[in-house]
Amino acid sequence: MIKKANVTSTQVANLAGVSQSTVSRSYLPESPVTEKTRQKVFEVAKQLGYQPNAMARSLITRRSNMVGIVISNVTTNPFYPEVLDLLSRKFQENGQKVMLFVVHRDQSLDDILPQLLEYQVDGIIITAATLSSEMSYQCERRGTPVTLFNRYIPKSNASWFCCDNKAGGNMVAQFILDSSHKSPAYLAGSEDTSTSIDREKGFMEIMNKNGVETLREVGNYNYNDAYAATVRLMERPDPADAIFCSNDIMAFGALDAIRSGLGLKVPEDVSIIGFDDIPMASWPSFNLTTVRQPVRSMVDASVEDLISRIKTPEKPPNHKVIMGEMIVRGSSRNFS
Amino acid sequence: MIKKANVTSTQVANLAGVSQSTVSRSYLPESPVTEKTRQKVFEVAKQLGYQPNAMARSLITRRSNMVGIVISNVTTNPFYPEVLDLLSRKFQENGQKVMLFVVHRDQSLDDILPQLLEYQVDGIIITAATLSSEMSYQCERRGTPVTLFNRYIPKSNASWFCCDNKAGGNMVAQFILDSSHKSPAYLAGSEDTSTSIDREKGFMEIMNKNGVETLREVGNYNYNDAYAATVRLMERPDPADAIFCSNDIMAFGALDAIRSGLGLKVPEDVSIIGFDDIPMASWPSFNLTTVRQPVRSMVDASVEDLISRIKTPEKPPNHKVIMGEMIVRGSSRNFS
DNA sequence: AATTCTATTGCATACGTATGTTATGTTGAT
DNA sequence: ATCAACATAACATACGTATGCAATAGAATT
Repeated sequence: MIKKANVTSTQVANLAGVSQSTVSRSYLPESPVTEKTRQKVFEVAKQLGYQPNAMARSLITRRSNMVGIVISNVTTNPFYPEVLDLLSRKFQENGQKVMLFVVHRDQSLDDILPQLLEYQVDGIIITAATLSSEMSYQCERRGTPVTLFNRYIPKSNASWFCCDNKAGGNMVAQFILDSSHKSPAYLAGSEDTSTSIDREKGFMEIMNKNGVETLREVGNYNYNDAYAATVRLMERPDPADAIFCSNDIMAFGALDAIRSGLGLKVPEDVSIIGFDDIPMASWPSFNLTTVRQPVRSMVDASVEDLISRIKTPEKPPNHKVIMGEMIVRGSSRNFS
Repeated sequence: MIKKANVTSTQVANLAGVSQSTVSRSYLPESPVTEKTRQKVFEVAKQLGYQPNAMARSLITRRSNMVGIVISNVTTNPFYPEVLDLLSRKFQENGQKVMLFVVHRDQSLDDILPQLLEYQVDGIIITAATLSSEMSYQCERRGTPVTLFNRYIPKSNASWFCCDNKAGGNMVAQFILDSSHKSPAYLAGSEDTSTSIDREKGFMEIMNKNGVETLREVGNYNYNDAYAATVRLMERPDPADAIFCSNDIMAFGALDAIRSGLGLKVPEDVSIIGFDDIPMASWPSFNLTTVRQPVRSMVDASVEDLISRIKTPEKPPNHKVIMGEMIVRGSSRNFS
């Protein structure tokens, strides 16, 4: 298998007895080319195995038809594969290719975004970490729109689309109080994420308003830390009787800690409530009460925003906060 | 935010008082440029916010430094996010960008590969579906190496790296017989995948050799179908006492069907054995006996193969079958 | 100081396409 | 038959970079 020279539009032109520009125009939908010539061109193209070179095209049109997706936690939280799946599907439907970066703990966005810009992506969706003001500036300077997914940055010209995390926290708190729990706890995700901070804020707001003291532990958005944190919460002299976990994966860790680890019962001894409503949450093993994130709406809004700002670069960024929905299942006591 | 014209190497050259080619060479590691000029160039570049244009570069070097990854089932089987994570990390470490395609049931590889070729990817990794001979030919004609992950095609010039699925089936069958089960069953994945076929082949081989009759159902590699199939297997007059599920997700469906659905016990009433060893398999809720796929080795081999064939296009394709490992946990009876 | 040699730099061109402008051919009306 | 008027096609150039080759400067040698 030897690296062959590409078949070019010029070669097709020569063999078809037309000019290179005619070949080029044959591939452009609205160009003035006789149907007869176009057919002839396509025929020769097929015979030669010709395919337009997207790089050369992008160079001159200044449109790559590629978008960058930056994501993380793909293996630790099934929520993200779902987001990635929906995002990429929607972009594909719109004829945009996806350049993917999976960012790990030891990597900085500041090393990744330049690579995306180097490849002239038309726009960027960020689902991981947050945008430094330096990078935000770089993107703005290049006229590359950026959309944040479930993240936000107060003053930048990036769009963002979030689940209403604070309202979600409110709902869960109210639900827990309504079903007469006495000793609630919040199990935080990663301390530096706005999602966990906002969910906590909403949760605590209601608890404080009702004068209910609330325990707190950190689970870093992963199963193992949540498992350990739950053990700590339950081995106190005043153990929790309801734990609001900042995502579903941590809720699974909590469930396992309580049932397999401590031999207690859910929801009899303690209610467990999650956040996300990933598919597994409805599995009988977990049967988890949780807050469903409006993933579809969030994805649709993000993609549509990005695409419209690609088409019309002078459009200002958009921001939207979308309500989640409480899904009540068997992991919580639901009576008063 | 208005689409600004790009800063080009020529502009940098003018301001730095050097030629465009000198700017270009400044960014190439092994080029003959005085350290002094290089610094001057970088200084001006930084001031102007210049960054080389990867499209223009690719056009002339005939290397895009992009690879295509084709994947599917990203939301239905956590095995794939893990594969994607490892693949993309490894490519990033090697300076390759990733163009991602998530293929859905209604899509054909024959529509996706041309898009990858159009963007001049240096190589392609396929984790989903299988390669048509037409597409295989197209890639060969262009000199674009293709590597299949856990798939194989008898006569094509693609490389492939698989888990030894047949041997895995053997191991599980032997394990089941050794722990004195009488009525084993095989729960197939999707009928048209080589992985499921090979695991079944290996399983049945041992069972037949020992004259043990074996039940069979289909779970299509997903939780719900596996749940339903398990109910069927257990409601027979001669129910199964061991079920080998062709992946872990189906094993979870089987577990839930047996415990929550039928009120039976695992492993007392029936042993459940999976395949993959995804992280969740070790969670206390499941505690699943399974066959661990050597994902790391498979990913390392695939990426290294692809990269070496990109560097040296005349290299012939490679094939390797890597042994899995039986992980015994609590979902199976382990005594005789 | 003159000369040779080498390390840098500049010049010119190529990569494969899109597109504004000009030339060609075709049609219809007079 | 002549000339507009128009629809197609050809020509030429540009996109932003890399690279072979020629030119230059600087060092080293005599």
